[in-house]
Amino acid sequence: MYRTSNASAALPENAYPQQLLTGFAPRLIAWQREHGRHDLPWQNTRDPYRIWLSEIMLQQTQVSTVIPYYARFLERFPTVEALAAAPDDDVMALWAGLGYYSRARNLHRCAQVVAQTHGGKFPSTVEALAELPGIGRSTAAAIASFAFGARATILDGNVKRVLARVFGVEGFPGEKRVENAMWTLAESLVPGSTASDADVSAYTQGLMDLGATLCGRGKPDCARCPFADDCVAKTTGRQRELPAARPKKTVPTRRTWMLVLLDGDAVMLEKRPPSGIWGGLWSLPEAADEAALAERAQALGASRERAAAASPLAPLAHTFTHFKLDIEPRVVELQGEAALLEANETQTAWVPLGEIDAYGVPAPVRKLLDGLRGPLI
DNA sequence: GACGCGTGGGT
DNA sequence: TACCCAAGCGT
Repeated sequence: MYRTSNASAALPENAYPQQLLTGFAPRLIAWQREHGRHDLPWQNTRDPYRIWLSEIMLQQTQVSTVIPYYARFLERFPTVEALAAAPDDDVMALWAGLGYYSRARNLHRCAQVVAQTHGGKFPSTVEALAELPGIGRSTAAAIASFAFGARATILDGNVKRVLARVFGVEGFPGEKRVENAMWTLAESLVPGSTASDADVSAYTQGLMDLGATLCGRGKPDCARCPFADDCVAKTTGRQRELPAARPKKTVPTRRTWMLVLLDGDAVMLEKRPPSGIWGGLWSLPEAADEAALAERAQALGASRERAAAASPLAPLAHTFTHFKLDIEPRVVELQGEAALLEANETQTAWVPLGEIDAYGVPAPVRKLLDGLRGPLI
């Protein structure tokens, strides 16, 4: 369904040397077998569940970051059925800190769909996989090729960088026109019907490995690259210009006041709405300024005096992809009068500081609360 | 088609 | 420091 035979006018397939096109897969496979990565935790298995779990976690996330999360998830949820049966909050708590939380919600929904409507078995085609929540075109191809030997191409950041350099693809890969051309090119490079399932896996892994190890953004190690002799970037000295950089955009700064409402060793958390920043996570009550924060503290049980005397903690700066957030934490301590007077739809919970791990809490909030455990209490 | 969506590592 | 952006997807 994704294969389009009409070559982009900007990037006709015959613009590339036929020898490079046909030789690409076998050379990459040979290189991967000799020099690629073979011992990552999600390799050496054809279990679609494990492969799927790793691929979702690896979306926009580096390998070293994923490894401990992957281990914890597998231990807690060894099967897709176990994951499907888990409460939302348990899934979010295990995902907390990994970012892009819609991935966790889609992961959970996907597990439920697979468990309930596919009999616990992941579908084996790219098309069927891509209909599941959180699985797009590239992730579907990764799962299908690793688990089922499907001849389908991924197109992630690694592949875009490799293709841009080796084939000299111009333009920013985030631009739709350029990305479409890269899909077409990538599809044309997939090994043919003579390739075994193991070849297909090595090919897909090789695309990732080449981009992640030799052909990184900073200083590509062209001396070890199997495509150095043919690489447009290498032969023209344009490694630094390809792929074209993302157009710069200035990120706005937002400021928020967070209420650290304590009663004994417990802090009050509230559950954020399912969409938007930190969707579905548990976080501190927020307000737009100092006065609004005091009002919230009162609404949640603090006296006027205590609310007005909220004590500041060190401001916390947090950087998102698309904006910066300056957090102004304010502490209000109750004395056994913990109450929830604020009448609204928000779920709230009093959580002992030592049990924060059981809740899905955003990374900067977690950092803030961890800092409270020693000194103040 | 452009934008919203986290966090940490690299330079 | 202040960028850049990583095994992308959903809307």
